[in-house]
Amino acid sequence: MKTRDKILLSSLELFNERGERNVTTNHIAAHLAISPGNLYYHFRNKSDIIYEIFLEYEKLVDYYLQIPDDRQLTVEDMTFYLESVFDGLWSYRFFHRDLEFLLDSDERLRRDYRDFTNRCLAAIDRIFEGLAAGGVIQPQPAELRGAMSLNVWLVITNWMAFLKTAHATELSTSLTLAELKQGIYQVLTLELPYLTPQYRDAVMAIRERYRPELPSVDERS
Amino acid sequence: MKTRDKILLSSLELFNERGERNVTTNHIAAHLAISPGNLYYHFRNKSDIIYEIFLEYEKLVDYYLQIPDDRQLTVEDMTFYLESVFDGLWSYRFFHRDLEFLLDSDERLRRDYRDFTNRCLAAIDRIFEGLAAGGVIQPQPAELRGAMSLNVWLVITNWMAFLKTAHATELSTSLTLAELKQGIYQVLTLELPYLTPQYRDAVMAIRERYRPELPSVDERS
DNA sequence: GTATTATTAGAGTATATACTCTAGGGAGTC
DNA sequence: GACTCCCTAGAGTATATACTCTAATAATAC
Repeated sequence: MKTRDKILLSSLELFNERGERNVTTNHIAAHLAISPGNLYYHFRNKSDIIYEIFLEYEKLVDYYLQIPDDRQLTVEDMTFYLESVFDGLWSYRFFHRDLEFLLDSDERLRRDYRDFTNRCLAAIDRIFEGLAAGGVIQPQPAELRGAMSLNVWLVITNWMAFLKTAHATELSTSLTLAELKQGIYQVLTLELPYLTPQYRDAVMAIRERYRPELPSVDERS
Repeated sequence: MKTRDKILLSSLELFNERGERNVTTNHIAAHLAISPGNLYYHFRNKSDIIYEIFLEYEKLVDYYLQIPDDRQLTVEDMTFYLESVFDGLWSYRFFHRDLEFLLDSDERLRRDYRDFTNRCLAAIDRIFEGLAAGGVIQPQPAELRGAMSLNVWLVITNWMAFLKTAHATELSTSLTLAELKQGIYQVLTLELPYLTPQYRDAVMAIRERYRPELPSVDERS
């Protein structure tokens, strides 16, 4: 593998593990057993590395969120979208952690991320439309659908932070993909009241598969 | 005002403005026109400053989220809770930004914040119960109520990040409290399907007051 | 007044971090 | 062999950052 690609891969790995803030360019070089000079031969600075990783992330999610316009959407489509998005979130999980700082220090990234968010929101909206056309959820006015899509986005992008900050036990048990995917339970909770009678049970059953093993609210405090 | 309190106040102000990551102890001292030595006479380290600010935040939100157990809850109560929580979020808005790093570097804070989250979740849950008792929303099984409460929490705590990252225009227009409170629109969107017929219009009217002036999803991309 | 304690200034330090610079190795081409 | 181009090593640097240390001053108690 080319050194350049190894740098991107190692960076992503270290960022995900320790958080971008805790990973320096020297760490990355050391982890690869290459010199800092070598790293800086391939990338002008740390921001460039992060930006390239973002481009990969963006590409992946855009790919996942492709929406067929020649047919309605099914419950299976919905499950696939959810699984895919959470897979993407997992693979690039460092990204949403220090998001605000990253965007503050790189204008390209700020612009691109804003557009990315809006594309995601539009995709979620179209998915709801497709599911309504497919008879899975009841059709809703565009206004409400837009607000619902935004709530879905907010829940998805905040679920990881919630797990890491609230669910964290005394042990520094590291997060697993399975735990992350319990966020699907929360997203499906949003949809529950809008399901059509004929698909309600099916979706409830899927939702049940992702039920978190968190203590209930009563036991929590 | 005591120097100690001035340090806390200035720190909060600078953290909110620039983000904790961009504010050093030297900045804080310079901003107050005191020496670093003076600052470190009052606080052992930066983490201690942040921890004390968190304690204030915690106290404020706990105060806001007190729930009367001798009566049902009204729509006015609900509005008050939402306004208050967003006020608190605004006053300590730096906190949720670098949350994960802050918790990583301070175990006290990690524990306390986890408990704080769980208290908030329990409070939201009880508010839903109270609103159901007051006939504002339809009663729901505890399981669903818990999941809904969690979604409310996720939407509230992520709304600010969304505004800063997605809504941000080219201009570095700084966020306003009014914009932040548009998050109430999103929270009320979550409640919509559960409202009782007799309160539906009232809550919809309140929701309308917070409608964001964002472009709709269609215009966005 | 004097002793004690609380507060402050400000220079200074150890460490980290992002990044630079120069020299050179290796592979291919002529 | 010599030239070129891509890549790499590794020492080094400027700056920032959290924090320390000492001495001095203000406040308070007796």
